[in-house]
Amino acid sequence: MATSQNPPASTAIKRPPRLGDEVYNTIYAQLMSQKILPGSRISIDNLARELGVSQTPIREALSRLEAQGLVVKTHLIGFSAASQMDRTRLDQLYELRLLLEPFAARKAATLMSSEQFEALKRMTDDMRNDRGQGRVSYSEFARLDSQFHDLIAQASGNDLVQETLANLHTHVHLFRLFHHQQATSDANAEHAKLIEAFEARDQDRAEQAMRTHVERSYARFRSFFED
Amino acid sequence: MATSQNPPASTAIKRPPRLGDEVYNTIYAQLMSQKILPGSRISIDNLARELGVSQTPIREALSRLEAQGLVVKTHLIGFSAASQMDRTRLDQLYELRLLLEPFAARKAATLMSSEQFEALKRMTDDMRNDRGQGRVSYSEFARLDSQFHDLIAQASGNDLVQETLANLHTHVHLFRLFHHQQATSDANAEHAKLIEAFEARDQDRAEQAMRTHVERSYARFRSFFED
DNA sequence: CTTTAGCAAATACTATAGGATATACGGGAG
DNA sequence: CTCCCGTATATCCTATAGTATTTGCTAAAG
Repeated sequence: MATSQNPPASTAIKRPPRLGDEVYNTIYAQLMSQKILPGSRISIDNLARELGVSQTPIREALSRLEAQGLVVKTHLIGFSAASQMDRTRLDQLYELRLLLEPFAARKAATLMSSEQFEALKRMTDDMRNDRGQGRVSYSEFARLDSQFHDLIAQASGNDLVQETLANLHTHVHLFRLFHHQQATSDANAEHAKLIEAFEARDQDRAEQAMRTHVERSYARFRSFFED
Repeated sequence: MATSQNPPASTAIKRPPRLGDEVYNTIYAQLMSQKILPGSRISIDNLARELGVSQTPIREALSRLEAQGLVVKTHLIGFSAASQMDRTRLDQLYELRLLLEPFAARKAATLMSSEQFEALKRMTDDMRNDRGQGRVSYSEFARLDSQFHDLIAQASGNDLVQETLANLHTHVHLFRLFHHQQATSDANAEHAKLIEAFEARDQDRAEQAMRTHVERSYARFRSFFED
């Protein structure tokens, strides 16, 4: 099945791109890099003019972002970027994450392929190396951390759990970005514990390592609410 | 809070209704009652003509349904109702449900208000009474069962968990409908156990009762895949 | 002089209609 | 029987009309 859907690149015709996708990626990137601030209005008209497309693909992209909880819509008012999580929301998010992610790690410990494990290991190495470069590499750290967690969720074999965790992770990312939290060496040490457990294919240790990792992450974030 | 947002009807101004919502409810109802069969195409043009509105509100409604996983979209092809869950998907759904719903029941056992408990009790009574009327009352049973589970999730105090469970429940409903499974007296007995646990505010018993309920539900569904 | 109420213009969303293009289906030639 | 081609249908996107909200200005009252 390798070449069946890959005719020689020379003959490959360009299919009409989905404008909705392009718009989605553009807005998503702007949200994730705080070019659009939490709570600020997002005008359909302005976006249509800026991006040089009509309103329909804009609406489609914003609908998808709304389903992810990244933007909210108010009737006859319009879209705006989701406001920053409050304390209650953060608690709920981590409560859910603590239910899902240690479980995913436990399953991944037995189901993970060696290719997946190698990829995971490379990511942790890259994250450690990048950290030395200081704050400019945070976006790269965030990207790798996101991939790291997503790969574990994927290795759990449960698509629904993977999707749910991916969604939670985008909100964690936004929260971290908003509060200017740096990548910590703590996180890297916790990732290392996870790698060890996966290498040993030890379910209990993997679950426990993930639980510890998530709990510590929670503790690091909670401090932002204590004044 | 009763009258605060209900000024005298005479002065009440009519706000323009959201056509997208009306369309959403219409399509949702048709999906949930199998007027639209799983996998069948859903034409935007046809819907627009049938409902007497233009394409924009149709697309908005379908986008929301797509986010729920009830319809799928293929570029340049269009929308179609999601195909029926296969065995793998059912396994994944129940794996997730078993992570969330017993936990929700445990939390609800301590957090539930007496009003919520009374409402819950009324639902179980109604479900038992309705059952005697035979198959015509299935839709009513489904509605009450959905409310029953949603109320417990709500009482857990975690909105994210509640939303996730609500979404899972719609798919369970579709699966049950497709396989013509009747409301079982087993389910009513399992609900009764839950009620007992909530009345005693016993976390362990509530969690265990819910786990048993979900596991038995899983077993009832799994039988459809054994030929 | 400051503040508030009311009106008017601009802004932006909702919904409609129409044009360009890709897919699907059916008939005919090889 | 297979393959190619033309027609029909539906989607994707654009452009535009219709309305609700918002903003800013003016005027009047405290």
